[in-house]
Amino acid sequence: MRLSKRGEYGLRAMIMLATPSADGRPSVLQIREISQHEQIPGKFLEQILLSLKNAGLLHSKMGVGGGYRLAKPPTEISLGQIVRILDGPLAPVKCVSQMAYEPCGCPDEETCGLRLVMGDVRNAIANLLDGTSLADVTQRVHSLHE
Amino acid sequence: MRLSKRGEYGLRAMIMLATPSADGRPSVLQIREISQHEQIPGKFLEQILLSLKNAGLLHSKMGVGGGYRLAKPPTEISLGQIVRILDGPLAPVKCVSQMAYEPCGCPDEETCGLRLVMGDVRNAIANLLDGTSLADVTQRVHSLHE
DNA sequence: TGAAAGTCTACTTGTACTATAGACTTTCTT
DNA sequence: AAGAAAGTCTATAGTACAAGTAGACTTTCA
Repeated sequence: MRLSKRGEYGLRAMIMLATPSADGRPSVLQIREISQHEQIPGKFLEQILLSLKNAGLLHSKMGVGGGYRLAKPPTEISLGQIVRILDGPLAPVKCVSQMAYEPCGCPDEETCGLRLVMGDVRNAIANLLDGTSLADVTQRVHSLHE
Repeated sequence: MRLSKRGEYGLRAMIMLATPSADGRPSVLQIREISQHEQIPGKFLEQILLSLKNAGLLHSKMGVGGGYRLAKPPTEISLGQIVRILDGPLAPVKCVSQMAYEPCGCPDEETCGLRLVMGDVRNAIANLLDGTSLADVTQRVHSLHE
């Protein structure tokens, strides 16, 4: 039940980008800033941010003074979206996946014990991750800092 | 967030072993019976059952008329135990694992946003899997068959 | 005694994750 | 116009682990 490094790094980067800067304006950060702060190999992070950009979650600007910023308000980006882009389906087994269903070959899927339970697991994970936005995370972190 | 084939096959086999036979006595099954019924490569299943046996979840008998049976009543074996034996920790990241904690290197673990959320995910998975016994599964399947 | 079962260890193979490399494009500043 | 600062894109290397295979060994019973 592991989250890959891609997923982990991507989430860290997105959380960092969602964290309000001192002046309250949306953060614009460069790859290097994120990779240094979060201890992520730069070239690897580059790929990850590119995927998130191509998926529409980030905007970027090239050239001097460029960098990355969130494409939408942090309230509208869920952790579930991020993980799905970087790591694929949340479901533990494909036969309970919403986004990448595949039959598992058991005689009767409707009454397969494993499937019943894994469906519950999938839902628990999905509810949590889809129900938590970047704003929720930064809010929670902020309230711990008081 | 994937369950490995080892984990999947192991769960399937344990559920099959937990399913009450017609006479109501504990099932004794041979590797071949399980592997045929569940479409699992025999030699692979062999290893899996051996792990579960060495972990104390199964008893076996060698020789003619031998086979595997659960070492405890199905009410006392949780899916969480099985998955941990075959796939390791349930936690998505090591820094929230109860059984295999490892620091992730973030500046302050107590206020790390990723850690907060992944802790929730871990708990959701663990509550579900540790709270579901083999008996719960077979019971659920049985009630669907009416 | 031999067939039927589990035991144990090693090996192979494939694949996916992680990371690195390098050449390219865009943008700003001077 | 030039050059530095940033992101873009594709390929590839390395590694680890999952999945599966092989085979020789041991125990049990008829």
